[in-house]
Amino acid sequence: MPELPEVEMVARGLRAPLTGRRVQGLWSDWPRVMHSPPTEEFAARIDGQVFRAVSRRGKFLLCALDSETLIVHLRMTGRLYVAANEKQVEADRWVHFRLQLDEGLQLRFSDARKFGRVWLTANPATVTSALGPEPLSRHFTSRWLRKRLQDRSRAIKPLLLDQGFLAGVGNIYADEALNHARIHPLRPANSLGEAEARALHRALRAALRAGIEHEGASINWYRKPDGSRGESQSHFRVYGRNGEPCPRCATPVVKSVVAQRGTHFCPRCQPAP
DNA sequence: CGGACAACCTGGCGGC
DNA sequence: TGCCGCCAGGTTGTCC
Repeated sequence: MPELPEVEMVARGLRAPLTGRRVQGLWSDWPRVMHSPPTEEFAARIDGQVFRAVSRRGKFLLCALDSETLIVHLRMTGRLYVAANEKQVEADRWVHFRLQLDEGLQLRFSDARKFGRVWLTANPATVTSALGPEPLSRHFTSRWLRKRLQDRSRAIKPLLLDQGFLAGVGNIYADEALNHARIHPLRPANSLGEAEARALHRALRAALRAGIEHEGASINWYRKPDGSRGESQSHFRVYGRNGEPCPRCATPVVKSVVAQRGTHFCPRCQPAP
């Protein structure tokens, strides 16, 4: 669950249960999950600190402690959540990093593929400084995008996936935004006209905002007491809809490979360059 | 600069 | 049921 909207929902969900909790110990059975510092130092430095705030930058989760920040990147399969001691321990065999908290709680990092990483640093900027702007902030303007596209010959989709260009966009939302803006994923960035750049700017923000809203919706469903899943169909326009009709023109959505990533688009609305 | 590809890891799924 | 190959929402390093 790891693009900007999903990470944002994790940050929001952790804020209440985590804020004010004190760390009382660290456990891990996969030392590589700690990018830095190494296990022993990590454990010594984090012990006794209290969580003060939870935020997000790109796809990074930032958990501010008294004097340092715990940073988490979920990568492909990471999940970060607070749970009561012991409970669900057997149910989640993919927890490779855990912080013991006060009040009988634990912060667990579960990650089947072991791609995710955690950092502990007094200066979070050392981890996040290379990131581009936040797509939902006011710094990300249509004008900024247009200007930055001008000096890039790269295909637009891999450019959108470049976290140094723009923070937080991943494979799903890149496809969604490009379809909405009617731009083929292989179009050179500097070939986009002014109107297209404006459409892309709007589409990116709309897709990410919609993603956040639907995450909220799915969380509400998840809490339904009867356990029913509601209609769990995706809200995506093209992602995962290979062969299904484009929402705008009904032409079947095509799935191809662009920049080594599965890529969905409408061959009619998004004509090849 | 940019594209291609291998690595890092494991689980789920479709096909036979 | 069992095995096999392929796919996966991410990132980084190397090579051309």
